[in-house]
Amino acid sequence: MFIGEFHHNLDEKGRIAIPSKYREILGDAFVITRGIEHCIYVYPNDTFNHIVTKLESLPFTKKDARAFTRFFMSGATAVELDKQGRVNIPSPLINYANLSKKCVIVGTGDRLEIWDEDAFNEFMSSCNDEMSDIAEGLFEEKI
Amino acid sequence: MFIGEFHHNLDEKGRIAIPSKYREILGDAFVITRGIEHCIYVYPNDTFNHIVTKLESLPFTKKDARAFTRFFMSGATAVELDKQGRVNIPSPLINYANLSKKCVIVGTGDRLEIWDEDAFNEFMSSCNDEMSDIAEGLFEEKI
DNA sequence: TAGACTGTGGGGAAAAGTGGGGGATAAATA
DNA sequence: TATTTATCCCCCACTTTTCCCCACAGTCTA
Repeated sequence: MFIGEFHHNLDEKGRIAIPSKYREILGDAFVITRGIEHCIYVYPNDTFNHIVTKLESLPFTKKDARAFTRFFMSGATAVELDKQGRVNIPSPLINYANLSKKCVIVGTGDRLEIWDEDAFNEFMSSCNDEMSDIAEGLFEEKI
Repeated sequence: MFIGEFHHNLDEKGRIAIPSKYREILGDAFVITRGIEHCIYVYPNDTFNHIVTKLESLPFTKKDARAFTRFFMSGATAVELDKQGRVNIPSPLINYANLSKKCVIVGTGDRLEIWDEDAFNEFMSSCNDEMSDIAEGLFEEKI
């Protein structure tokens, strides 16, 4: 399971170090793709394949299904760690997520997310106040 | 069950001693994460896993679910006690909870909470007056 | 009063993250 | 076809952080 928050730098060559704690789970090869809030998702191969299977079961006659599949699949890239534990982020994804030098890598259960630091802080502070309400709404019964 | 209030120091390396009374319940390994009122939650592994199970049942296509999962999981870290009974607090959590040297560790039933001392005092005094009203709203019948 | 336990501080080794050089491969141009 | 240009990896070296251990002081107990 992916948990935690790490602040790493994207270097001039478009590389970023994957926190060592995550490498054991991810293995050497995995998938990165566009995420929903203008961040980048990082999935282990198994998990990615599982999601793809789900997507393929959606009827391609549905407009939304086509759009989401396109969004999700077109951004995807199979990547490998170099010997320093870094990955290359393809430039379309760097642009999509607006990554500058300072990035945040967070674990959210089944995947990692890579955010530009400013964007992440903004997102977090924007939903900080609502978090209490959200929590109340999510669980009807006692946890 | 966690009860009580302890005042401990966060040292320069970001470590804080867990009160010895709590160590028996927590064991050697447990989880700390972002709490809702800008404090830090400390959960035994079992309790944390239970919450995660609940979260995982929520679809990642739901916006609130993504936000809360991100909030909760990204703040989480699996920690272990060192031989002196201390844990390392990751710097993102120190920032989030605004911890300076003086901290308060309180037991709140199923979890511990770690607060900056000033923030804790302020929170307590601010809602002391309302406590009577708050209590009334909680239960309709007799406890 | 001696011993055990708890909380606090700090030193040092090991690991993790960062930046940059250089060679191989592939694409582009003359 | 030959030369140039760009891109991608791999490796090395430096810095920073993390982790583990030891030592000390205060408190409680026997």
